[in-house]
Amino acid sequence: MTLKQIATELNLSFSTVSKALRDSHEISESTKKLVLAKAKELNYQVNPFASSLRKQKSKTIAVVIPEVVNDFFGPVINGIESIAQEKGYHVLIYLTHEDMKKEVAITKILQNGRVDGVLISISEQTSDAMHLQELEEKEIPLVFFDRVVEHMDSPKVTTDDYNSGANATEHLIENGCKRIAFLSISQSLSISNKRMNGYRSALTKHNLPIDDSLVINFTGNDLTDKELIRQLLKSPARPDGIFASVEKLAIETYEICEELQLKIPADVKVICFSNLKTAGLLSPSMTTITQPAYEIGREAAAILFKLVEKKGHHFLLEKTVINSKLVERNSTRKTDS
Amino acid sequence: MTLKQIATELNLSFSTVSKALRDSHEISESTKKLVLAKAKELNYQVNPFASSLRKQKSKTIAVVIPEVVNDFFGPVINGIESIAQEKGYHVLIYLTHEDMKKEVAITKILQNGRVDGVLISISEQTSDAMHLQELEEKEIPLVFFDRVVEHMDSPKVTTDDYNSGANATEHLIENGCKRIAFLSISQSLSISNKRMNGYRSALTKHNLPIDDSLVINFTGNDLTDKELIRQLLKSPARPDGIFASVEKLAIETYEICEELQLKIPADVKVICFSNLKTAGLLSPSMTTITQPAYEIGREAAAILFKLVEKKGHHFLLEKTVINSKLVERNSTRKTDS
DNA sequence: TTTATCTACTACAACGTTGTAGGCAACAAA
DNA sequence: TTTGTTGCCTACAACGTTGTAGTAGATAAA
Repeated sequence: MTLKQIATELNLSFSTVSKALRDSHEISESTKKLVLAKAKELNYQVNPFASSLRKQKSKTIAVVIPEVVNDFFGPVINGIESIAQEKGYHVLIYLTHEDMKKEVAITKILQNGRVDGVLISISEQTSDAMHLQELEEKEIPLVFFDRVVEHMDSPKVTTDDYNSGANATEHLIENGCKRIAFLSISQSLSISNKRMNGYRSALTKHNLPIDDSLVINFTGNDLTDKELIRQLLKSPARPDGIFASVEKLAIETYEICEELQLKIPADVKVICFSNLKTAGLLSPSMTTITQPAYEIGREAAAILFKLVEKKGHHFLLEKTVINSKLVERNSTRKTDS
Repeated sequence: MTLKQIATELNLSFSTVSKALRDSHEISESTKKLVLAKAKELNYQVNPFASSLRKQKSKTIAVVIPEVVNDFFGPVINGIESIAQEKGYHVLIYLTHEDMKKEVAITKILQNGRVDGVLISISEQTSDAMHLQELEEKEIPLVFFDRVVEHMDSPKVTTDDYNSGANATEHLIENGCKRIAFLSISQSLSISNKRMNGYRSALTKHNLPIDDSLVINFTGNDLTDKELIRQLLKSPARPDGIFASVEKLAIETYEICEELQLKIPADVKVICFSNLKTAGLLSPSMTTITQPAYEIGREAAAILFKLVEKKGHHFLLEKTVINSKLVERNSTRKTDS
């Protein structure tokens, strides 16, 4: 239609116009100029569907994440979008709400060529990866970030979960903690497990016993989760240090501490993985392991575009690790006791 | 291709298959069952581009926002996505980074039929709305949320900015403030202006003078902005109350107060529009006007889908207002002085 | 019997691009 | 003069759907 419009107005074939618009060497400079001028005049825009249908490319990627409501996924999207905008790609966003069924449904939808590639951070619940393997089989490039599926070949961009977990734990130990609890979001999530392994290794390194009752596995249900924290902090063998694998659990810990009149850091010290911008303004300010969220987003997107643009070059099963920073604040301050 | 595959395997014409898949009454139940079974067997998915090209519908909407990195736009996306998922729509996301040039470029891209509708919250910088009017001219439904363009006819979903502004100001006055500063993000943004008008009306209602030196217009540049706050709080005629039109400015105020050793709420009281989940855990906990972000997202999306699905029914220029809540916390607590 | 009305299908032309194959000059090399 | 070789353009068939128009065959009404 529109291509044809330009063509008829200029008395050219629409092949010529199409080529002129894409700056083909088959077209003389003079006609190119003519066409370009006309195109601008008529405010011509290529029809993305016709183009995608013909070229079998969508110039679109999907980002599949559990939620947007925290300070991690926001900057990640930011990073992804910044690269996508540079490359002229479009970004579709899908939320799983930590629900594996939704994740499966979403990946099913993505199998039909709507997108050229997928960036994903899996849900807490995701236990098997059939749906993701199906994507791979359909040759749709897949890049994991943060919450990865360990046994899949696709590239992964994460932070140094194990080391960060160990560092966080050591930080608590150095500041006087003897009984450190680990709050895990999910037993199936590799980030949670890696962080926990770091935690365990730090304990053994410092000759502290590994007490499984101090590893709490959460359900995802806010009420139950809060109750779990409450019980932990009310128990006679209350921990003196809490390492939350995830921001939400630390916030809830703060709230329960207030409720139970426990003082942070005197009664319990708290550290967690978090990108909270206001961590320094909390009462008390919270020691965090801050992930380079924006960079993770950019890096993951960059790798995805590499895959998308050079097919055949599949097997670069990269594992990119971007280090997190431990930001020491008052919630883990050494106290005399 | 794929439609044809099913057709040849079943010895049917591909029209028949197409119709069977879309449950047309022209097709007998028996063949429908046959086709559906085959489709499931072959894991058939309609090609979205072919379909969109043919139907001139994309089943996709765009969300254009300044940033994702705060606790307002996150939940908004959540709300939008929830409705989109229910309706089987896809959500493209574009960030303007508060840059009008980017906003213009993005809306240009959206003119080519890639999306059936657009949800937008304009950037701080956006001074004129030519680019948005162009969208309307191309008959692409547009719904504003939060940061709207007042003089355009498109539906708008906002909170009660004027009243909330007045309430916030009165709250400060009632708690003892006499010199209240208003921190405005942008002079061109209607939300900022409406909130300011609320602020002014509350001042006059309580017989307080309107002092233009207490209305600070920010630039968007973090360093300059902080300096503006610093100067305000260092000035001999320091305000005793601060009403920030936006979360970021309140956080910066907190930081500067710490730097200048000013006590909140004793020296200055602070209130702001914010959806910060940790507002209650800040030191001191921050009084906020909390916007129903999720609901704004859902409502805006719902209106957009109404427009998208019944063309011709354009002129319903709705203005939907969803009330915010003033959550009283310690940053505005009455102090004796 | 003819004509009308169903039911269940098929044929086919769009939708707007893009890439390949082809054509026809003009000029150069043989 | 023939044969290549460019340079610049056109024709046309895809890409995978979908809706309209059309066609049989069967049943019902005249």
